[in-house]
Amino acid sequence: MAGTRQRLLEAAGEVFARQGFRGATIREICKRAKVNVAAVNYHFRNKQQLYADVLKFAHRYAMECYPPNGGLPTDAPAEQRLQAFVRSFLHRLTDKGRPAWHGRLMIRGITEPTAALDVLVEQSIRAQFELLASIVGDLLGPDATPMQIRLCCSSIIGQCMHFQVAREVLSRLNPDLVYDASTLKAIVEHVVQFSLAGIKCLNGSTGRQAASGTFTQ
Amino acid sequence: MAGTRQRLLEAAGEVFARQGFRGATIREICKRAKVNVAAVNYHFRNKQQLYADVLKFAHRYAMECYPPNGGLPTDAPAEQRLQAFVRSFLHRLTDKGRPAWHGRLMIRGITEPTAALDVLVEQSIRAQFELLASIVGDLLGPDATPMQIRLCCSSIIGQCMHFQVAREVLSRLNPDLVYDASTLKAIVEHVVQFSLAGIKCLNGSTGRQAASGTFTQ
Amino acid sequence: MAGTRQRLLEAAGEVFARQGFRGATIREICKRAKVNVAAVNYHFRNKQQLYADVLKFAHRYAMECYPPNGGLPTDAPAEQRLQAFVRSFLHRLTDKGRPAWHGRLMIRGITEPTAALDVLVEQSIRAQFELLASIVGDLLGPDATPMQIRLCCSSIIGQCMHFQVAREVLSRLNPDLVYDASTLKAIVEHVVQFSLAGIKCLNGSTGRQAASGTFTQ
Amino acid sequence: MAGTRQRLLEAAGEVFARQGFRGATIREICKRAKVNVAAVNYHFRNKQQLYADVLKFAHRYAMECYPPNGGLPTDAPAEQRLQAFVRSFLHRLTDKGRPAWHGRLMIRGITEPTAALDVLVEQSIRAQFELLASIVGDLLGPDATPMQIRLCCSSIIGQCMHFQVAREVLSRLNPDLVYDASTLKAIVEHVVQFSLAGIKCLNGSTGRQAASGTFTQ
DNA sequence: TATGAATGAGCCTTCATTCAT
DNA sequence: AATGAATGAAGGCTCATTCAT
Repeated sequence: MAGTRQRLLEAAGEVFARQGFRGATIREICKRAKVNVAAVNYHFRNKQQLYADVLKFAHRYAMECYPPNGGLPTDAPAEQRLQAFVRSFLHRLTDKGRPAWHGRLMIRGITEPTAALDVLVEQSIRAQFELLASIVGDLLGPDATPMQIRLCCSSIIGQCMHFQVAREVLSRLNPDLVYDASTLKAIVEHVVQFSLAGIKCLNGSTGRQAASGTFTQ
Repeated sequence: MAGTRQRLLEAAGEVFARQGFRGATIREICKRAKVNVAAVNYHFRNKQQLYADVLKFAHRYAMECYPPNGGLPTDAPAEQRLQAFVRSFLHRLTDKGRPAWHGRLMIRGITEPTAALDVLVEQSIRAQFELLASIVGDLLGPDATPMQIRLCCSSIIGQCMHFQVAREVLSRLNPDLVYDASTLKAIVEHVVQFSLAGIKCLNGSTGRQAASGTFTQ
Repeated sequence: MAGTRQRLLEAAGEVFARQGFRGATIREICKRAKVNVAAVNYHFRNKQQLYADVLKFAHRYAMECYPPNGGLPTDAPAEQRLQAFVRSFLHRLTDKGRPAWHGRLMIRGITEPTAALDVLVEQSIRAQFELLASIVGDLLGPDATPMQIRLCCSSIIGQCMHFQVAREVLSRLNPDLVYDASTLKAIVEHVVQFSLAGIKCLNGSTGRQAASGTFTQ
Repeated sequence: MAGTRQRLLEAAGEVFARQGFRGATIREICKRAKVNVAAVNYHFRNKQQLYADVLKFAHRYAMECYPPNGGLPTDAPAEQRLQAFVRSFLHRLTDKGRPAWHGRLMIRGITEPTAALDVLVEQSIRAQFELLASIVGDLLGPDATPMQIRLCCSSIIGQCMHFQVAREVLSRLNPDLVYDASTLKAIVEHVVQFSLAGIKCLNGSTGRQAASGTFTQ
């Protein structure tokens, strides 16, 4: 049987993902992990630290399963790197594998910010963001402004996260929605194509120029 | 002084937005509203109902301030209607006006689904979604598949919501970020232009054909 | 429509009988009486006083419906007066007429003593007890000790009250039990006959003598 | 010092007996038991379960102190078995020993039925009732109807319980009343003699015949 | 006479945490 | 390394009562 600490991490991940930080109770986590209530205090000091460790653990695990670069070499064409990034990101968020709760947990971690978020941003999110920024930068060309790049990154990440963030709403609007392999593939294709078009339309126009388009009145 | 019920709604909105449903305490809400704890029971029956009413109240108020059609006639060009939609949506989410907490509250309502979400979806979100779907449908032309339309809607809404969903992350990545008027204007322009390009690149290609593009291997 | 005060008394009687003093809530009583919560305070000062008044009201009403002497003249034979007493007592406790709750209410008043009990004892119970004591005295003859009389009275009243006190237990032991007219008649007959025999066996023996019978060891 | 659980049971018994289920507060119980309020939740889950356990505990204890058969062999004369039964029953109800509150608690349990009553009936009361029924059956002889037996049992139990049920009334009617050893002995003698006479007068007459005696008009 | 609104006290329960073993 | 027992703080909710009209 896996070690106490490990079992706690996995049980906690599941419960935190479902109930959120405040909604989760140490007792339920410990019952699931089949350990004593006092074990959390022993191994993690307190609930907050357990949460932070679970977040880190889950993220690290998910990054191993679906590396952000998708296994592509750094010098692969930007379009392919973008697709790899989107595919990894979406799979990480929706995968039903071992850390099935990873997606929901990340959304929790981001929308209900705690002290743990600071660590997560510095240790992992920033690096991912910069990876995406470099892909977008390559696609936009050397004239792109930092603002343009940031906005495009937001657009891409926002599209991806939406499928997990608004999962409950989407499934109410369209009860047939399930994130099986083929649906996910279609989503990836859509996001990539949609985003590539969005990015490319900025080419040739520069910076603020580009942002003040036809429809600004 | 405003009525007790009204003061409770506003205080509750603020606290729920900041702390979430579970994290908010009736005691704090009542202290802010300068009323007795029992007033919640009297006016709203219980915490859940208060939450539901706050959600409905905030949403209704925000919809009045920023109507989804932006005041445009139904037969205005689809591009303009899209811009109006995005502008309204983003302003609703980020506005610092009277219900300054509206944006965060909506994100809470969506990511931490309660029974109140069902009501909200049926009473308001579905209608908005269909408005956007009709705009996108007009832009895509008569050959667009329902799936294509849904995906484009998700892309647009996901981009917008991201600025509120990931606010804490974005402000850590870019500490200068504030949602003032000019920034917001730039964001609106970006999302509209990005999305229009994304939508238009689907024209001519039909359905699954379109989704299985170059980068699927 | 009956006056507010009257409606309150009847509603309160029903609720107090079912829930007891503490279990009953002013709100439920007022809802049943279709009056405002504040009406209780206006008409009865507070909950305790309402309870006392209900007890008095119900008792008075039941005594009118089933007078303790059963309409018999004071000089009727003691056996007949006993039967009349028992019949009235049992009907008062089990009747399903207008104050259907009278029986349960009385049991409540007696087993959960409040300040109201003192009044009830002095205003009504004592008189009834003395009526029974005079009947028993007549049956026992002039040599009977006060102790003997008191014990016989207890035996008779205890038998009667048991059918209401232990109603829930009796109906669990014998699910067919209902207090319809014929059952009630049989019960009355039984109690009267049983008690007459019990009383008469004390005749001839006197006082403590009688109480120290064969089976004391 | 006795275990926390035990101290809670005893404190709870006392408070429940005096105040009833609703009237009792966990705070008072815990103060008496000198434990933290949360201890009830830890050891008994909640107030209801504590009540049920107290009922069971008190009953079990009282049954050990005063076994229903009074230590008599099954083939002892029915008269002696009746006396043993009555003596045990009355002592159980009025004893001032360790669970001095047992009597009042039982009355509470019976007159304010909760879910705990069902368990109590099945686990204990039914068996006692049947023991008494067999004694009465022996006294009545083979021609006795079930109805006759049930009525006689009710008469006996009703007489006994009355001394506890109506304790407050009796002590108001006769302020000298105390349940000391000699009084109790006299009461036992009275109930036994009274009941034996009541039962025996039914001998020879059968069933409904017997119940429709002289005084039915 | 009657009411809707408001109040303060208190209750049951839950929870994260710590203690003694 | 691990556990069962115990704790104090707080939270949601209910209730009898009062106030202003």
